[in-house]
Amino acid sequence: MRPEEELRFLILATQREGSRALGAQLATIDLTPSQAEVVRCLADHGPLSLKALGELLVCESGSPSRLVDALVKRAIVVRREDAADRRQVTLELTGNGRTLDGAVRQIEDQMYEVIGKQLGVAGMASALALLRPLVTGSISGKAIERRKQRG
Amino acid sequence: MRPEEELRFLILATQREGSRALGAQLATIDLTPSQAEVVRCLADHGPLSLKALGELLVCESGSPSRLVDALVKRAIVVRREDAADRRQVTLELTGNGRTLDGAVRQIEDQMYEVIGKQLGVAGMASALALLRPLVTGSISGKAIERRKQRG
DNA sequence: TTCCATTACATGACGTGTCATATATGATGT
DNA sequence: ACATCATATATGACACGTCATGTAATGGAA
Repeated sequence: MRPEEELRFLILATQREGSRALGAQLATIDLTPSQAEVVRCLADHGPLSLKALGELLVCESGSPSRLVDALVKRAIVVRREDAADRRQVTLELTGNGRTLDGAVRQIEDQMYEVIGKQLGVAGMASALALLRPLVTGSISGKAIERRKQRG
Repeated sequence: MRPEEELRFLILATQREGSRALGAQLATIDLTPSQAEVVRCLADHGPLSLKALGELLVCESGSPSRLVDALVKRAIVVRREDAADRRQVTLELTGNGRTLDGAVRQIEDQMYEVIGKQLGVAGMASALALLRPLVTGSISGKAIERRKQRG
């Protein structure tokens, strides 16, 4: 197996294993990893249009209509029409949503502890430096850059 | 944003971007990345039971019944009952499937060239060394190890 | 032999992801 | 004002992934 192939599958494997682990933790508050990402984005980046939210999400390349739908139905997010531009929609967390955000942060911080210890400070820095160039310029890469601004 | 969080999203982003890029190439031969992984596994690891195939796949943690279904319907894979143990099923590529495998290899090799050049030999080695420990012991990690044996 | 646990596979249910398309609204040029 | 184009969102369609459950076949103990 050539190294590039192993790397490809290692990336797939880490993503899947991480997602399953996070999903198991988030199940305790009845959220999926994608839903949790929406909650975190809305908590950190205030009221957002659907398009603006989409540009912050790594989990979805298009517009997260249906992802948000589920959260609106469960009163975690409110969706209201923008008065100035009626094409747009303004999304914001409810009180319920803000409470959930706290729980999400706690769960994620626990995972980050584990990852940080596994890689160590130097390993973490190397990993970031190696992966960053692979996604710069792409939709997901830009989402990460935007997310770094605040949050 | 703490480094662990950035790493988490970088892994998600590289996986998604890579999958989209590969998917676009594979669409020319009407295969998805997951289907291509099945084809490659069957080509390299001979006739396999569904369970054995599942243990080689990174793309799926359970048993790939439905994934294989689609390939059987399209005459890319043959599925026949095992005579000795009738619970088991034996999967093998058809002639059609072996032809497709060649096309998949060509497409993947092109992607590997690009990745290899982006990271360089040293970068590739570092990346492998950093990611491997994150998945050792997990289902996906074991699948990669098994896959390295042959193929 | 008969019961029972185990194994291999299939399937239902649900939530993504992705692409293509539809619809409504706003912006622009004439 | 009007035709036209662009933008924001919604939705249909399809293939995953994942978990839970169902079913048939096997293996082993009493």
